[in-house]
Amino acid sequence: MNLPGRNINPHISVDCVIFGFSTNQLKVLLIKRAYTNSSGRLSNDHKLPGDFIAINEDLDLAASRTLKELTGLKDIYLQQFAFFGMPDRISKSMDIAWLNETSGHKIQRVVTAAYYSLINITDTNSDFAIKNNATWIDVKQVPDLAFDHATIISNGLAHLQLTLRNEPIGFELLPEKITIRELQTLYEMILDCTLDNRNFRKKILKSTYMVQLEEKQRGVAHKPAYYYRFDRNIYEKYKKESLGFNF
Amino acid sequence: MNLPGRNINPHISVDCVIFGFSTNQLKVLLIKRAYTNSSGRLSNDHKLPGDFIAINEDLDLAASRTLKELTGLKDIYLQQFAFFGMPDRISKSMDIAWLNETSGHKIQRVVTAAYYSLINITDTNSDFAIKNNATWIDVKQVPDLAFDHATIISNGLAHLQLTLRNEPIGFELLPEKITIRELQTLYEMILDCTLDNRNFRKKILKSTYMVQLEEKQRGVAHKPAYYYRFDRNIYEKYKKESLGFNF
DNA sequence: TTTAGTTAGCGTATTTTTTACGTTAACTTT
DNA sequence: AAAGTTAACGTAAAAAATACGCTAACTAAA
Repeated sequence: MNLPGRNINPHISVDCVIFGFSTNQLKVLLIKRAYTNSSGRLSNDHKLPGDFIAINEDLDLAASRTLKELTGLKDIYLQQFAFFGMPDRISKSMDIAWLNETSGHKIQRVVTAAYYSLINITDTNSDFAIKNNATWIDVKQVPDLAFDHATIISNGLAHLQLTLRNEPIGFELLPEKITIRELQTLYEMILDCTLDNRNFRKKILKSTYMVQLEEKQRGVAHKPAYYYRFDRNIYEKYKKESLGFNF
Repeated sequence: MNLPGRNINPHISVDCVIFGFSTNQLKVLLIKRAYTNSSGRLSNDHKLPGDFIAINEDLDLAASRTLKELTGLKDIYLQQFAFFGMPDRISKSMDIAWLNETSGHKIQRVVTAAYYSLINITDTNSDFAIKNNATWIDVKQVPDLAFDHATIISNGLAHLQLTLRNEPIGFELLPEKITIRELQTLYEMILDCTLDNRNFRKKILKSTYMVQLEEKQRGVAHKPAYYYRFDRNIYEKYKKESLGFNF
Protein backbone atom coordinates (compact mmCIF):
# COMPACT_ATOMS: atom_id res chain seq x y z
CA MET A 1 0.00 0.00 0.00
CA ASN A 2 1.21 3.52 -0.67
CA LEU A 3 2.40 5.53 2.24
CA PRO A 4 2.14 9.30 2.17
CA GLY A 5 5.39 10.83 1.07
CA ARG A 6 6.64 7.77 -0.73
CA ASN A 7 8.76 8.51 -3.73
CA ILE A 8 6.18 7.87 -6.41
CA ASN A 9 5.35 9.28 -9.79
CA PRO A 10 1.73 10.33 -9.24
CA HIS A 11 0.96 10.58 -12.95
CA ILE A 12 1.45 6.97 -13.92
CA SER A 13 0.16 3.71 -12.51
CA VAL A 14 0.00 0.04 -13.41
CA ASP A 15 -2.98 -2.30 -13.05
CA CYS A 16 -2.98 -6.09 -13.21
CA VAL A 17 -5.87 -8.14 -14.53
CA ILE A 18 -5.14 -11.64 -13.24
CA PHE A 19 -7.44 -14.25 -14.71
CA GLY A 20 -7.64 -17.49 -12.80
CA PHE A 21 -9.16 -20.79 -13.78
CA SER A 22 -10.35 -23.49 -11.43
CA THR A 23 -12.77 -26.32 -12.13
CA ASN A 24 -15.20 -24.64 -14.43
CA GLN A 25 -15.09 -20.93 -13.89
CA LEU A 26 -12.96 -18.09 -15.13
CA LYS A 27 -12.27 -15.63 -12.36
CA VAL A 28 -10.44 -12.38 -11.89
CA LEU A 29 -8.41 -11.33 -8.89
CA LEU A 30 -9.66 -8.20 -7.11
CA ILE A 31 -8.72 -6.49 -3.91
CA LYS A 32 -10.96 -4.71 -1.48
CA ARG A 33 -10.80 -0.94 -1.23
CA ALA A 34 -12.14 0.85 1.85
CA TYR A 35 -13.05 4.52 1.63
CA THR A 36 -15.13 7.13 3.35
CA ASN A 37 -18.19 7.95 1.29
CA SER A 38 -20.03 11.24 0.98
CA SER A 39 -22.18 10.58 4.03
CA GLY A 40 -19.11 9.98 6.15
CA ARG A 41 -19.51 6.21 6.42
CA LEU A 42 -16.90 3.66 5.65
CA SER A 43 -17.63 1.92 2.35
CA ASN A 44 -16.13 -0.98 0.49
CA ASP A 45 -15.69 -1.77 -3.13
CA HIS A 46 -13.22 -3.64 -5.27
CA LYS A 47 -10.36 -2.61 -7.47
CA LEU A 48 -7.69 -4.26 -9.56
CA PRO A 49 -4.31 -4.85 -7.95
CA GLY A 50 -2.41 -1.80 -9.07
CA ASP A 51 -0.36 1.11 -7.85
CA PHE A 52 1.51 4.22 -8.84
CA ILE A 53 4.94 3.54 -10.22
CA ALA A 54 7.98 4.74 -8.32
CA ILE A 55 10.14 7.49 -9.77
CA ASN A 56 12.26 5.85 -12.45
CA GLU A 57 10.73 2.43 -11.93
CA ASP A 58 10.32 0.22 -15.00
CA LEU A 59 6.66 -0.31 -15.89
CA ASP A 60 6.91 -4.09 -16.17
CA LEU A 61 8.72 -4.33 -12.87
CA ALA A 62 6.21 -2.00 -11.25
CA ALA A 63 3.44 -4.36 -12.32
CA SER A 64 5.22 -7.38 -10.81
CA ARG A 65 6.01 -5.52 -7.63
CA THR A 66 2.47 -4.30 -7.19
CA LEU A 67 1.00 -7.72 -7.75
CA LYS A 68 3.30 -9.25 -5.18
CA GLU A 69 2.71 -6.53 -2.61
CA LEU A 70 -1.04 -6.64 -2.89
CA THR A 71 -1.75 -10.31 -3.45
CA GLY A 72 1.38 -12.24 -2.60
CA LEU A 73 1.58 -13.62 -6.13
CA LYS A 74 5.07 -13.62 -7.54
CA ASP A 75 6.93 -14.86 -10.60
CA ILE A 76 3.80 -14.43 -12.69
CA TYR A 77 4.26 -13.56 -16.34
CA LEU A 78 2.48 -10.27 -17.00
CA GLN A 79 1.58 -9.16 -20.49
CA GLN A 80 0.96 -5.50 -21.17
CA PHE A 81 -2.16 -5.08 -23.27
CA ALA A 82 -3.27 -1.46 -23.17
CA PHE A 83 -2.92 1.88 -21.51
CA PHE A 84 -5.72 4.13 -20.36
CA GLY A 85 -5.32 7.87 -20.45
CA MET A 86 -8.68 9.58 -20.53
CA PRO A 87 -8.50 12.66 -18.29
CA ASP A 88 -11.75 11.71 -16.51
CA ARG A 89 -10.93 8.12 -15.76
CA ILE A 90 -10.49 8.71 -12.02
CA SER A 91 -13.01 11.50 -11.73
CA LYS A 92 -15.45 10.04 -9.20
CA SER A 93 -15.01 12.13 -6.05
CA MET A 94 -14.54 9.12 -3.81
CA ASP A 95 -11.84 7.83 -6.15
CA ILE A 96 -9.94 11.11 -6.09
CA ALA A 97 -10.27 11.31 -2.31
CA TRP A 98 -8.98 7.77 -1.93
CA LEU A 99 -6.05 8.45 -4.23
CA ASN A 100 -5.04 11.60 -2.41
CA GLU A 101 -5.30 9.81 0.91
CA THR A 102 -3.36 6.70 -0.01
CA SER A 103 -0.74 8.36 -2.17
CA GLY A 104 -0.03 11.45 -0.11
CA HIS A 105 -0.16 13.50 -3.31
CA LYS A 106 -2.68 15.88 -4.80
CA ILE A 107 -3.75 13.80 -7.79
CA GLN A 108 -4.98 15.30 -11.04
CA ARG A 109 -5.10 12.56 -13.58
CA VAL A 110 -3.47 9.18 -13.83
CA VAL A 111 -2.44 7.28 -16.93
CA THR A 112 -2.35 3.57 -16.29
CA ALA A 113 -0.59 0.72 -18.05
CA ALA A 114 -2.70 -2.45 -17.94
CA TYR A 115 -1.26 -5.96 -17.72
CA TYR A 116 -2.93 -9.34 -17.75
CA SER A 117 -2.04 -12.87 -16.87
CA LEU A 118 -3.70 -16.24 -16.51
CA ILE A 119 -2.98 -18.71 -13.74
CA ASN A 120 -4.34 -21.94 -12.33
CA ILE A 121 -6.19 -21.12 -9.14
CA THR A 122 -5.95 -24.63 -7.79
CA ASP A 123 -2.17 -24.70 -8.01
CA THR A 124 -1.55 -24.81 -4.30
CA ASN A 125 1.34 -22.39 -4.32
CA SER A 126 -0.72 -19.76 -6.07
CA ASP A 127 -3.76 -20.37 -3.95
CA PHE A 128 -1.74 -20.27 -0.79
CA ALA A 129 -0.14 -17.00 -1.69
CA ILE A 130 -3.25 -14.91 -2.10
CA LYS A 131 -3.49 -12.48 0.75
CA ASN A 132 -6.84 -12.21 2.40
CA ASN A 133 -7.62 -8.76 1.07
CA ALA A 134 -7.56 -10.26 -2.42
CA THR A 135 -10.35 -12.45 -3.74
CA TRP A 136 -11.23 -14.34 -6.88
CA ILE A 137 -14.43 -13.11 -8.48
CA ASP A 138 -16.30 -14.82 -11.32
CA VAL A 139 -15.59 -12.88 -14.51
CA LYS A 140 -19.27 -12.96 -15.38
CA GLN A 141 -20.27 -11.42 -12.06
CA VAL A 142 -17.85 -8.59 -11.51
CA PRO A 143 -19.39 -6.07 -9.08
CA ASP A 144 -19.14 -2.28 -9.26
CA LEU A 145 -15.50 -1.38 -9.34
CA ALA A 146 -13.39 1.64 -8.57
CA PHE A 147 -12.26 3.95 -11.39
CA ASP A 148 -12.64 2.47 -14.88
CA HIS A 149 -11.53 -0.96 -13.73
CA ALA A 150 -14.56 -2.71 -15.21
CA THR A 151 -13.53 -1.40 -18.61
CA ILE A 152 -9.97 -2.53 -18.08
CA ILE A 153 -11.11 -6.04 -17.20
CA SER A 154 -13.36 -6.44 -20.24
CA ASN A 155 -10.62 -5.03 -22.41
CA GLY A 156 -8.18 -7.53 -20.93
CA LEU A 157 -10.56 -10.40 -21.51
CA ALA A 158 -10.94 -9.34 -25.13
CA HIS A 159 -7.17 -9.43 -25.51
CA LEU A 160 -6.96 -12.85 -23.93
CA GLN A 161 -9.64 -14.12 -26.31
CA LEU A 162 -7.89 -12.64 -29.29
CA THR A 163 -4.60 -14.22 -28.26
CA LEU A 164 -6.26 -17.56 -27.72
CA ARG A 165 -7.89 -17.59 -31.13
CA ASN A 166 -4.67 -16.86 -32.92
CA GLU A 167 -2.10 -18.91 -31.12
CA PRO A 168 -2.14 -21.65 -28.55
CA ILE A 169 -2.70 -20.39 -25.08
CA GLY A 170 0.78 -21.53 -24.42
CA PHE A 171 3.72 -19.31 -24.01
CA GLU A 172 3.85 -17.84 -20.60
CA LEU A 173 0.34 -18.48 -19.48
CA LEU A 174 -0.07 -22.25 -19.12
CA PRO A 175 0.66 -24.15 -15.93
CA GLU A 176 3.50 -26.68 -16.03
CA LYS A 177 1.26 -29.64 -16.59
CA ILE A 178 -2.29 -29.90 -17.77
CA THR A 179 -4.58 -32.56 -19.17
CA ILE A 180 -6.15 -32.12 -22.58
CA ARG A 181 -9.58 -31.96 -21.02
CA GLU A 182 -8.50 -29.22 -18.63
CA LEU A 183 -7.03 -27.29 -21.52
CA GLN A 184 -10.25 -27.65 -23.44
CA THR A 185 -12.29 -26.43 -20.49
CA LEU A 186 -9.95 -23.47 -20.22
CA TYR A 187 -10.54 -22.64 -23.87
CA GLU A 188 -14.27 -22.97 -23.40
CA MET A 189 -14.28 -20.69 -20.38
CA ILE A 190 -12.26 -18.00 -22.05
CA LEU A 191 -13.94 -18.12 -25.44
CA ASP A 192 -17.33 -18.69 -23.83
CA CYS A 193 -18.27 -21.51 -26.17
CA THR A 194 -18.30 -25.29 -26.31
CA LEU A 195 -15.84 -27.36 -28.32
CA ASP A 196 -15.96 -30.93 -29.54
CA ASN A 197 -13.65 -32.96 -27.32
CA ARG A 198 -12.55 -35.36 -30.06
CA ASN A 199 -11.65 -32.62 -32.49
CA PHE A 200 -10.00 -30.57 -29.80
CA ARG A 201 -7.88 -33.55 -28.82
CA LYS A 202 -6.89 -34.12 -32.43
CA LYS A 203 -5.80 -30.54 -32.74
CA ILE A 204 -3.70 -30.75 -29.61
CA LEU A 205 -2.11 -34.06 -30.61
CA LYS A 206 -1.30 -32.79 -34.07
CA SER A 207 0.42 -29.77 -32.60
CA THR A 208 3.90 -30.94 -31.80
CA TYR A 209 4.43 -28.47 -29.00
CA MET A 210 2.08 -30.09 -26.51
CA VAL A 211 4.21 -32.91 -25.17
CA GLN A 212 2.76 -35.88 -23.31
CA LEU A 213 4.29 -36.59 -19.91
CA GLU A 214 4.51 -40.02 -18.29
CA GLU A 215 2.54 -38.82 -15.32
CA LYS A 216 -1.17 -39.56 -15.13
CA GLN A 217 -3.92 -38.17 -13.00
CA ARG A 218 -4.32 -39.96 -9.69
CA GLY A 219 -7.31 -40.59 -7.49
CA VAL A 220 -9.91 -39.60 -10.05
CA ALA A 221 -13.08 -41.68 -10.28
CA HIS A 222 -12.60 -42.46 -13.95
CA LYS A 223 -9.92 -43.35 -16.45
CA PRO A 224 -6.98 -41.15 -15.54
CA ALA A 225 -5.74 -38.68 -18.14
CA TYR A 226 -2.13 -38.07 -19.08
CA TYR A 227 -0.60 -34.74 -18.31
CA TYR A 228 0.92 -32.64 -21.06
CA ARG A 229 3.35 -29.76 -21.01
CA PHE A 230 3.76 -26.88 -23.41
CA ASP A 231 7.19 -26.92 -25.11
CA ARG A 232 8.16 -23.41 -25.96
CA ASN A 233 11.10 -24.31 -28.17
CA ILE A 234 9.04 -26.53 -30.41
CA TYR A 235 6.37 -23.88 -30.50
CA GLU A 236 8.78 -21.13 -31.55
CA LYS A 237 9.96 -23.25 -34.48
CA TYR A 238 6.41 -24.08 -35.49
CA LYS A 239 5.42 -20.44 -35.28
CA LYS A 240 8.14 -19.35 -37.66
CA GLU A 241 7.01 -21.80 -40.29
CA SER A 242 3.30 -21.22 -40.11
CA LEU A 243 2.94 -17.58 -40.98
CA GLY A 244 -0.12 -17.86 -43.14
CA PHE A 245 -2.72 -15.17 -43.12
CA ASN A 246 -6.39 -15.74 -42.49
CA PHE A 247 -9.37 -13.48 -42.66
CA MET B 1 7.10 22.17 -31.19
CA ASN B 2 7.25 22.62 -27.45
CA LEU B 3 7.96 26.05 -26.10
CA PRO B 4 9.67 26.42 -22.75
CA GLY B 5 7.12 27.00 -20.03
CA ARG B 6 4.24 25.42 -21.88
CA ASN B 7 1.79 23.68 -19.66
CA ILE B 8 2.95 20.14 -20.27
CA ASN B 9 3.16 16.97 -18.28
CA PRO B 10 6.88 16.20 -18.57
CA HIS B 11 6.46 12.56 -17.51
CA ILE B 12 4.31 11.34 -20.37
CA SER B 13 4.60 11.60 -24.12
CA VAL B 14 2.97 10.18 -27.21
CA ASP B 15 4.72 8.88 -30.33
CA CYS B 16 3.17 8.10 -33.70
CA VAL B 17 4.44 5.40 -36.03
CA ILE B 18 2.83 6.29 -39.36
CA PHE B 19 3.33 3.59 -41.96
CA GLY B 20 2.82 4.70 -45.53
CA PHE B 21 2.54 2.66 -48.68
CA SER B 22 3.24 3.84 -52.16
CA THR B 23 4.00 1.77 -55.25
CA ASN B 24 6.02 -1.00 -53.77
CA GLN B 25 7.56 0.13 -50.54
CA LEU B 26 6.45 0.34 -46.97
CA LYS B 27 7.70 3.52 -45.37
CA VAL B 28 7.55 5.22 -42.03
CA LEU B 29 7.17 8.91 -41.37
CA LEU B 30 10.04 10.51 -39.48
CA ILE B 31 10.93 14.07 -38.61
CA LYS B 32 14.34 15.63 -38.41
CA ARG B 33 15.76 16.55 -35.05
CA ALA B 34 18.60 19.06 -34.72
CA TYR B 35 20.76 19.06 -31.63
CA THR B 36 24.13 20.22 -30.39
CA ASN B 37 26.43 17.26 -29.98
CA SER B 38 29.22 16.80 -27.47
CA SER B 39 31.79 18.57 -29.61
CA GLY B 40 29.57 21.62 -29.87
CA ARG B 41 28.52 21.08 -33.47
CA LEU B 42 24.97 21.01 -34.75
CA SER B 43 23.92 17.47 -35.56
CA ASN B 44 20.87 15.92 -37.19
CA ASP B 45 19.03 12.72 -36.68
CA HIS B 46 15.49 11.49 -37.00
CA LYS B 47 12.73 10.84 -34.53
CA LEU B 48 9.13 9.77 -34.58
CA PRO B 49 6.51 12.48 -34.58
CA GLY B 50 5.72 12.77 -30.90
CA ASP B 51 5.49 15.18 -28.02
CA PHE B 52 4.78 15.54 -24.34
CA ILE B 53 1.12 15.56 -23.49
CA ALA B 54 -0.47 18.64 -22.00
CA ILE B 55 -1.71 18.55 -18.43
CA ASN B 56 -5.00 16.66 -18.46
CA GLU B 57 -4.88 16.08 -22.21
CA ASP B 58 -6.39 12.84 -23.46
CA LEU B 59 -3.71 10.52 -24.81
CA ASP B 60 -5.53 9.77 -28.06
CA LEU B 61 -6.11 13.45 -28.70
CA ALA B 62 -2.51 14.25 -27.82
CA ALA B 63 -1.38 11.80 -30.49
CA SER B 64 -3.63 13.39 -33.13
CA ARG B 65 -2.58 16.87 -32.15
CA THR B 66 1.10 16.01 -32.25
CA LEU B 67 0.85 14.36 -35.62
CA LYS B 68 -0.94 17.35 -37.07
CA GLU B 69 1.47 19.88 -35.57
CA LEU B 70 4.58 18.08 -36.72
CA THR B 71 3.57 16.69 -40.08
CA GLY B 72 0.37 18.41 -41.13
CA LEU B 73 -1.46 15.07 -41.27
CA LYS B 74 -4.93 15.22 -39.77
CA ASP B 75 -8.00 13.02 -39.43
CA ILE B 76 -5.79 9.96 -39.36
CA TYR B 77 -7.00 7.00 -37.35
CA LEU B 78 -4.40 6.20 -34.71
CA GLN B 79 -4.29 2.85 -32.96
CA GLN B 80 -2.52 2.59 -29.61
CA PHE B 81 -0.26 -0.43 -29.39
CA ALA B 82 2.14 -0.15 -26.49
CA PHE B 83 3.32 1.89 -23.58
CA PHE B 84 7.08 2.17 -23.17
CA GLY B 85 8.41 2.79 -19.71
CA MET B 86 11.98 1.59 -19.31
CA PRO B 87 13.78 4.08 -17.05
CA ASP B 88 16.74 4.32 -19.43
CA ARG B 89 14.80 4.87 -22.61
CA ILE B 90 15.89 8.51 -22.99
CA SER B 91 19.25 8.16 -21.33
CA LYS B 92 21.56 9.24 -24.16
CA SER B 93 23.01 12.59 -23.06
CA MET B 94 22.12 14.30 -26.29
CA ASP B 95 18.55 13.10 -25.95
CA ILE B 96 18.26 14.44 -22.42
CA ALA B 97 19.79 17.73 -23.47
CA TRP B 98 17.40 18.04 -26.37
CA LEU B 99 14.41 17.26 -24.17
CA ASN B 100 15.38 19.81 -21.57
CA GLU B 101 15.92 22.42 -24.24
CA THR B 102 12.70 21.88 -26.17
CA SER B 103 10.43 21.25 -23.21
CA GLY B 104 11.72 23.86 -20.80
CA HIS B 105 11.66 21.24 -18.05
CA LYS B 106 14.32 19.25 -16.23
CA ILE B 107 13.49 15.82 -17.58
CA GLN B 108 14.15 12.61 -15.67
CA ARG B 109 12.34 9.85 -17.45
CA VAL B 110 9.52 9.81 -19.92
CA VAL B 111 6.92 7.12 -20.39
CA THR B 112 5.54 7.17 -23.90
CA ALA B 113 2.28 5.97 -25.36
CA ALA B 114 2.85 4.61 -28.85
CA TYR B 115 0.32 4.75 -31.69
CA TYR B 116 0.42 3.48 -35.23
CA SER B 117 -1.46 4.05 -38.43
CA LEU B 118 -1.26 3.17 -42.09
CA ILE B 119 -1.97 5.55 -44.95
CA ASN B 120 -1.62 5.74 -48.68
CA ILE B 121 1.32 8.00 -49.47
CA THR B 122 0.19 8.71 -52.99
CA ASP B 123 -3.19 10.04 -51.87
CA THR B 124 -2.59 13.61 -52.91
CA ASN B 125 -4.16 15.14 -49.83
CA SER B 126 -1.87 13.16 -47.53
CA ASP B 127 1.16 13.75 -49.65
CA PHE B 128 0.46 17.42 -49.91
CA ALA B 129 0.08 17.79 -46.20
CA ILE B 130 3.46 16.51 -45.13
CA LYS B 131 5.53 19.38 -43.87
CA ASN B 132 9.05 19.56 -45.13
CA ASN B 133 10.69 18.62 -41.85
CA ALA B 134 8.93 15.26 -42.13
CA THR B 135 10.06 12.55 -44.55
CA TRP B 136 9.05 9.07 -45.55
CA ILE B 137 11.78 6.52 -44.92
CA ASP B 138 11.82 2.94 -46.16
CA VAL B 139 10.95 0.69 -43.23
CA LYS B 140 13.82 -1.60 -44.14
CA GLN B 141 16.34 1.22 -44.06
CA VAL B 142 15.55 3.17 -40.96
CA PRO B 143 18.64 5.14 -39.88
CA ASP B 144 19.87 5.71 -36.35
CA LEU B 145 17.06 7.26 -34.40
CA ALA B 146 16.68 9.30 -31.26
CA PHE B 147 15.71 7.60 -27.99
CA ASP B 148 14.34 4.07 -28.39
CA HIS B 149 12.39 4.98 -31.49
CA ALA B 150 13.83 2.14 -33.54
CA THR B 151 12.37 -0.29 -31.00
CA ILE B 152 9.04 1.47 -31.11
CA ILE B 153 8.91 1.21 -34.89
CA SER B 154 9.72 -2.49 -35.01
CA ASN B 155 7.21 -3.11 -32.26
CA GLY B 156 4.60 -1.18 -34.21
CA LEU B 157 5.34 -3.15 -37.35
CA ALA B 158 4.91 -6.39 -35.43
CA HIS B 159 1.52 -5.20 -34.23
CA LEU B 160 0.50 -4.26 -37.75
CA GLN B 161 1.56 -7.68 -39.01
CA LEU B 162 -0.32 -9.44 -36.26
CA THR B 163 -3.45 -7.46 -37.01
CA LEU B 164 -3.15 -8.20 -40.70
CA ARG B 165 -2.83 -11.93 -40.20
CA ASN B 166 -5.88 -12.14 -38.03
CA GLU B 167 -8.33 -9.84 -39.69
CA PRO B 168 -8.55 -7.96 -42.93
CA ILE B 169 -6.54 -4.83 -42.94
CA GLY B 170 -9.80 -3.01 -43.24
CA PHE B 171 -11.32 -1.07 -40.44
CA GLU B 172 -9.73 2.28 -40.05
CA LEU B 173 -6.59 1.74 -42.03
CA LEU B 174 -7.59 1.27 -45.65
CA PRO B 175 -7.97 4.14 -48.12
CA GLU B 176 -11.46 4.76 -49.47
CA LYS B 177 -10.86 2.89 -52.68
CA ILE B 178 -8.25 0.35 -53.64
CA THR B 179 -7.74 -2.24 -56.33
CA ILE B 180 -7.30 -5.86 -55.40
CA ARG B 181 -3.76 -5.81 -56.75
CA GLU B 182 -2.89 -2.77 -54.64
CA LEU B 183 -4.32 -4.50 -51.59
CA GLN B 184 -2.27 -7.59 -52.33
CA THR B 185 0.90 -5.54 -52.70
CA LEU B 186 0.10 -3.89 -49.38
CA TYR B 187 -0.22 -7.29 -47.74
CA GLU B 188 3.03 -8.41 -49.30
CA MET B 189 4.89 -5.33 -48.14
CA ILE B 190 3.65 -5.59 -44.59
CA LEU B 191 3.98 -9.34 -44.20
CA ASP B 192 7.21 -9.33 -46.21
CA CYS B 193 6.19 -12.27 -48.36
CA THR B 194 4.70 -13.01 -51.77
CA LEU B 195 1.14 -14.15 -52.31
CA ASP B 196 -0.54 -15.88 -55.24
CA ASN B 197 -2.62 -13.27 -57.02
CA ARG B 198 -5.36 -15.69 -58.09
CA ASN B 199 -5.85 -17.10 -54.63
CA PHE B 200 -5.64 -13.70 -53.04
CA ARG B 201 -8.31 -12.43 -55.41
CA LYS B 202 -10.52 -15.40 -54.59
CA LYS B 203 -10.19 -14.66 -50.92
CA ILE B 204 -11.11 -11.04 -51.36
CA LEU B 205 -14.07 -11.83 -53.60
CA LYS B 206 -15.38 -14.43 -51.20
CA SER B 207 -15.22 -11.94 -48.37
CA THR B 208 -18.44 -10.02 -48.63
CA TYR B 209 -17.05 -6.89 -47.04
CA MET B 210 -14.86 -5.80 -49.95
CA VAL B 211 -17.40 -4.19 -52.25
CA GLN B 212 -16.70 -3.55 -55.91
CA LEU B 213 -17.23 0.02 -57.08
CA GLU B 214 -18.23 1.05 -60.59
CA GLU B 215 -15.12 3.13 -61.00
CA LYS B 216 -12.13 1.69 -62.83
CA GLN B 217 -8.53 2.73 -63.02
CA ARG B 218 -7.83 5.28 -65.75
CA GLY B 219 -4.78 5.96 -67.86
CA VAL B 220 -2.95 2.78 -66.98
CA ALA B 221 -1.06 0.97 -69.74
CA HIS B 222 -2.93 -2.26 -69.23
CA LYS B 223 -6.41 -3.59 -68.53
CA PRO B 224 -7.84 -1.24 -65.89
CA ALA B 225 -8.78 -2.70 -62.54
CA TYR B 226 -11.99 -2.03 -60.63
CA TYR B 227 -11.76 -0.20 -57.35
CA TYR B 228 -13.14 -1.75 -54.19
CA ARG B 229 -14.11 -0.29 -50.86
CA PHE B 230 -14.10 -1.84 -47.41
CA ASP B 231 -17.61 -2.02 -45.93
CA ARG B 232 -17.35 -1.87 -42.18
CA ASN B 233 -20.94 -2.82 -41.46
CA ILE B 234 -20.73 -6.01 -43.46
CA TYR B 235 -17.43 -6.76 -41.83
CA GLU B 236 -18.77 -6.33 -38.31
CA LYS B 237 -21.54 -8.85 -39.03
CA TYR B 238 -19.11 -11.30 -40.57
CA LYS B 239 -16.78 -10.97 -37.63
CA LYS B 240 -19.46 -11.88 -35.12
CA GLU B 241 -20.26 -15.08 -36.97
CA SER B 242 -16.76 -16.32 -37.63
CA LEU B 243 -15.28 -16.76 -34.22
CA GLY B 244 -13.40 -19.96 -34.80
CA PHE B 245 -10.11 -20.58 -33.15
CA ASN B 246 -6.93 -21.56 -34.91
CA PHE B 247 -3.56 -22.61 -33.73
C1' DT C 1 -3.15 0.89 -87.85
C1' DT C 2 -0.83 -2.83 -86.02
C1' DT C 3 2.01 -5.01 -82.66
C1' DA C 4 4.16 -5.58 -78.27
C1' DG C 5 3.90 -5.14 -73.49
C1' DT C 6 1.43 -5.12 -69.31
C1' DT C 7 -1.83 -6.23 -65.62
C1' DA C 8 -6.85 -7.79 -64.77
C1' DG C 9 -9.70 -11.38 -64.07
C1' DC C 10 -11.31 -16.12 -64.14
C1' DG C 11 -11.43 -21.68 -63.44
C1' DT C 12 -10.24 -26.31 -62.13
C1' DA C 13 -7.97 -30.14 -59.93
C1' DT C 14 -5.44 -31.52 -55.69
C1' DT C 15 -4.25 -31.34 -51.01
C1' DT C 16 -5.10 -30.01 -46.39
C1' DT C 17 -8.03 -28.73 -42.67
C1' DT C 18 -12.28 -28.74 -40.29
C1' DT C 19 -16.38 -30.77 -38.86
C1' DA C 20 -19.64 -34.27 -37.31
C1' DC C 21 -20.42 -38.21 -34.92
C1' DG C 22 -19.90 -43.46 -31.86
C1' DT C 23 -17.48 -46.81 -29.27
C1' DT C 24 -14.25 -49.05 -26.14
C1' DA C 25 -10.82 -48.50 -22.11
C1' DA C 26 -9.52 -47.52 -17.37
C1' DC C 27 -10.30 -45.88 -13.22
C1' DT C 28 -13.35 -45.13 -8.42
C1' DT C 29 -17.39 -45.67 -5.61
C1' DT C 30 -21.19 -48.29 -4.02
C1' DA D 1 -19.24 -57.24 -9.11
C1' DA D 2 -21.85 -53.44 -11.02
C1' DA D 3 -22.60 -48.69 -11.98
C1' DG D 4 -20.83 -44.34 -13.06
C1' DT D 5 -17.55 -41.37 -15.14
C1' DT D 6 -14.13 -39.45 -18.22
C1' DA D 7 -10.11 -40.82 -21.49
C1' DA D 8 -8.80 -42.00 -25.85
C1' DC D 9 -9.30 -43.18 -30.56
C1' DG D 10 -11.10 -43.35 -35.85
C1' DT D 11 -13.53 -42.46 -40.11
C1' DA D 12 -16.27 -40.20 -43.60
C1' DA D 13 -17.94 -35.83 -45.48
C1' DA D 14 -17.54 -30.90 -46.16
C1' DA D 15 -14.92 -26.81 -46.50
C1' DA D 16 -10.80 -24.25 -47.22
C1' DA D 17 -6.25 -23.59 -49.00
C1' DT D 18 -3.05 -24.33 -52.64
C1' DA D 19 -1.02 -24.83 -57.19
C1' DC D 20 -1.14 -23.65 -61.65
C1' DG D 21 -2.48 -21.45 -67.08
C1' DC D 22 -5.07 -18.86 -70.01
C1' DT D 23 -7.85 -14.95 -72.15
C1' DA D 24 -9.35 -9.86 -71.82
C1' DA D 25 -8.58 -4.96 -71.97
C1' DC D 26 -5.93 -1.31 -71.91
C1' DT D 27 -1.51 1.92 -73.53
C1' DA D 28 2.71 2.85 -75.97
C1' DA D 29 5.74 2.15 -79.51
C1' DA D 30 6.51 0.92 -84.22
